[in-house]
Amino acid sequence: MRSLTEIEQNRLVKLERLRERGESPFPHRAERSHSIAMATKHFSERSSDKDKSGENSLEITLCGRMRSVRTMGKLAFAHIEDVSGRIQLLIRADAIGKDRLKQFEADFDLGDFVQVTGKLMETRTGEVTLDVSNFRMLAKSVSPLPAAKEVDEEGDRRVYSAFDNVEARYRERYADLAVNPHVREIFRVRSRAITALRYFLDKRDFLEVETPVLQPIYGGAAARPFSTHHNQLHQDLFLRISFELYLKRLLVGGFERVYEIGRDFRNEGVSLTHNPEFTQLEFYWAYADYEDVMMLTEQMVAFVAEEVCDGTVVTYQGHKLEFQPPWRRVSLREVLNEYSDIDYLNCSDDQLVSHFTLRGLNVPSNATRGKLIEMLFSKYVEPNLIQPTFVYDYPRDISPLAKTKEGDSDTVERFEVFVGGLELCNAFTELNDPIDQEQRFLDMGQDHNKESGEAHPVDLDYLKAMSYGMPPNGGFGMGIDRLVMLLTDQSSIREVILFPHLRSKE
RNA sequence: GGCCCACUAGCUCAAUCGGCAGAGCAGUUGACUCUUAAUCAAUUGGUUCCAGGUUCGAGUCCUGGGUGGGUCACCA
Repeated sequence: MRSLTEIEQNRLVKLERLRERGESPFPHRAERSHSIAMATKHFSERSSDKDKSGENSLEITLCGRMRSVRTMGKLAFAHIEDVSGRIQLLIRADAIGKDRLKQFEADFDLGDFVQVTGKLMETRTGEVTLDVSNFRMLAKSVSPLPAAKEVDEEGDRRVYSAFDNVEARYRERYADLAVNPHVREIFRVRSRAITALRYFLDKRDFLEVETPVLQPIYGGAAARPFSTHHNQLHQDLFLRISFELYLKRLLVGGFERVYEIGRDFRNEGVSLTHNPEFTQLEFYWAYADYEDVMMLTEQMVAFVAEEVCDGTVVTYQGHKLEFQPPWRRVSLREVLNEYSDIDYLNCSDDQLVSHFTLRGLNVPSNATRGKLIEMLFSKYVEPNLIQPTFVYDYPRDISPLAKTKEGDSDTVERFEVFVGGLELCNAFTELNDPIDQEQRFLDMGQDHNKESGEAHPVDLDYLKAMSYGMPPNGGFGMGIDRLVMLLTDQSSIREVILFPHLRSKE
């Protein structure tokens, strides 16, 4: 147990004083007649002069957290805050008695949750204020919240001593949320965005499903997994790296449109755009191909932007992003040529490698042709794709679950969406030929074998499912965290995850 | 994993060439019946991230470590 600070010791003394007076510092129940926003709304809608003095008002009861206190001898002002807003309290000795005011001043602190009863009125400066006739503690704050003072000065909001140490904010996200309203707003936007996605897909007859997080074989993406173990079953398990293989099994089972929103886990590097666990949306759509999916994608993201940002134009890191469809569509070959002057279709493997050496880039020993193309793309193109852009038609060897283009066995029907320099979506016309799929798995296993001596697991059960017959379909994946980054103008994924992964201290 | 930067009171930050570790806010005590960064007076509060080293003397310099931020690399 850490030692208490002086402030904490003081507050424990106050807590005991409350108890001695028979007031619980942590009562079981609270009462409240209105949220703060509802109370002030009603008041300002129908306040006559008599209302403004408080004479006409009915008593109401509000709950909230104390955010400021100003004591002035025989009266005190304070602000309390609930989820809906803030309101000022006026506590007068001639309303509640001198001793009671003294008790308030002595034992109630910033950060305490309180319940207050009184009538609404306006102060001389015109601020809607609760003229308090009764108050009680709802929950004593023993440790002081990080001090942060805010003030409106002629429309400018200024914050003093803001709690903005990034590490401390992440480690104590509860305190961050408690004192930083703009942080709370990010997570409201996140929630509304997910609600909007569900609404959009549900309206189009997509069925939301849940598939296993613990999987005996991982697959559906190029990533290293976290592994764990089931004790009773003596079975090694992996945390999923994607939902793909399970969702497509459901198409075999007769569902035509399914989606899942949930957590993926990837045991890889952490960065501004990567967290070890992240939220993914995937959907699979029978009888559709990747062009249908492109159309749905731009409609869906535009819909979400309108729902949560009141329009399809979103400011991100100084750029005005326009989500209104149609978005730019460009093939991988074209866009790579545009930004790097490399046309890989007219390059032999050796020529491709020479582009790396010419530019002073390392060529990984195990890289396939497709991998090299992808690396060039990430380096020269990706950071430049600011407006929503579909990049389509990818090399076959880096897309083992996608169907090849008719008449072009080196290329698959796949697209990715890039916005603000971020990779946002990945989708393809899904491979549904079990014989082709088995060969792709085997090819991958061999490549992997060469390099690390570990075989990539082949999901035989998935192949079996596909062998029963899988309808042609378009599949789609989108990183929800990155979408929220775009919608809230955050450059770090950790700002849009409530409790981002941090190394433990000590 | 490499490199760069940061870490000082509850919070935000100062501390000159290596010379008594400070301010604002918060806290505590007092004054004050319309304040809102209330004001006024007084006042408390420190393992300067950790462990070593150099020095008469280290927040400051050196070595190692920790955590975070940034960046590059890695990521079938």
